[in-house]
Amino acid sequence: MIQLYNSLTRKKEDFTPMGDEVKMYVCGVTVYDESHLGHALSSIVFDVLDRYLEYRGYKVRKVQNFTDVDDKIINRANADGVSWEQITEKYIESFFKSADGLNVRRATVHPKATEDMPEIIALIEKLIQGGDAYELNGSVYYRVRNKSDYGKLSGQNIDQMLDASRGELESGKENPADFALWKAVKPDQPKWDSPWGDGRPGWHIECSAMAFKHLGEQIDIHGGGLDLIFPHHENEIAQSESASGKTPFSNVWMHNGLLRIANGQEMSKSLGNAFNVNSALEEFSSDAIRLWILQSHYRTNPLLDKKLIGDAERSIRRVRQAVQAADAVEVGSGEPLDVSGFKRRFEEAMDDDLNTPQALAAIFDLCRKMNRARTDRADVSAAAEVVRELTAVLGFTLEAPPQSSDGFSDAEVDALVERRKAARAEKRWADADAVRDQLEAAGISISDTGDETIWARN
RNA sequence: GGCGACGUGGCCAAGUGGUUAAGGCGGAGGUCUGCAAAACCUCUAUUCGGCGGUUCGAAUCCGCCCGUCGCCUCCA
Repeated sequence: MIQLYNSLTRKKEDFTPMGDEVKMYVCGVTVYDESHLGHALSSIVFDVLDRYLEYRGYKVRKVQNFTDVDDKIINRANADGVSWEQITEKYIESFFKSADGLNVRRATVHPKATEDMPEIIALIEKLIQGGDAYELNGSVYYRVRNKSDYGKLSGQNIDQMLDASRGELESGKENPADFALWKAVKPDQPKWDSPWGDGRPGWHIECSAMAFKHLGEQIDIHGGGLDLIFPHHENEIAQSESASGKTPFSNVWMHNGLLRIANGQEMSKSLGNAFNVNSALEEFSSDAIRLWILQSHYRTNPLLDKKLIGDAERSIRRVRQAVQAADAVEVGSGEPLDVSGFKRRFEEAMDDDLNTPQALAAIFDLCRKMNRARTDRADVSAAAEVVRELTAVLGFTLEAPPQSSDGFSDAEVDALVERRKAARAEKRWADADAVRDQLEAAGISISDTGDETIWARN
């Protein structure tokens, strides 16, 4: 039985989907800049959830949205002197490039707020008709006082929030905590036609509308970063439950922790290149980035430190090489390695609210056992298959990082390895070592195992 | 002020009432090797921020203190 921690109840709960298909909604990004490693963290966590649910036999319908109308987009467009559509198009493309680079599978649907405008407007109308929202000067606000359990997700109550509010409160609203569902048009801003005049949606409503449209009025899992609990998810719950009359909007609320920045590694003003996913992927493999993230539990706050990603690079290489070595060796004559215990450990760990650090420990232990058994000429082919299967659930490719530009082709490496073999046979050690140094410099390592020589890109 | 998270070996990080405190990285020694690399073996926290308390028994529960951090109207 899979157990997941539910932010709403603050407990781990048995996971039982409502229907045949798990309905999962994950808050996507507002597309005004490159994806950073914090986005990567969230994407990877919910990618692993998606993959594990599938591994456990569930069908998953996953929706991850793009918020493509927002103040920050408009500001960015103005700053860059281009249209807001150019900004959103550019960064949606960049988002997919990052996601693909991280081996994050596509969601079933990636809706955009601007493409679901009729649903957004219809949802707002429904809220007005039900008395849960009201129009004011061409804008529409949600009536927070109507929802007696408002604040149940974040543990806040309205009065406390207002006392401490640091922002400027818009005047004219019935209650300062009422939030905008629709914003009346301002000059030079994107606008859509609506019953309340030209304008654009508020921040939260698009997620409710897209969840309703693509999944239904009640869903199984809603995910996102911890920073979205308030106000975004709190308001999503309020407007969704008011509109549908059904509670809860989502059975489980899952929130990933946020990155911590290592001391002394302040990532400059824009948090710099190390923070940018596409730049990080030039320096590290996707497997290393995933391992760095998955070695911490998803609800903690992983430390962003390039040294740690580098450590993960060496670490995942061990797994990759264990599998490669198992493939390279002829099937041993010995007993097949028993792997059932490792698979069970992996599943028990993952069932426990996605305890990926424990799941990884099982994989590392299996790799060690496999290397040992291989030396003893046992049959490790099934074990290697299990490693492949389990690492795939965590989204690892086990592929070597792309070769550097000054690298050799496979055929060239093979030729050099042959030349070295010949030199070794004649005990011309200096010649043999020169070849090895040459390959080593190009990031290719050589291993002599028995009478075989195996090479691999690091 | 309110809501909340966290402090485990050199670094990262599981574990949350009871065998010898997972795993990774790093380090030391060894096996293998022409020498290496990789792999494997051994070692690397009598101890879990501090002080009290509950208990037969606590890293795990309670209290206080110290320290770090997030959110509190538009950040994953």
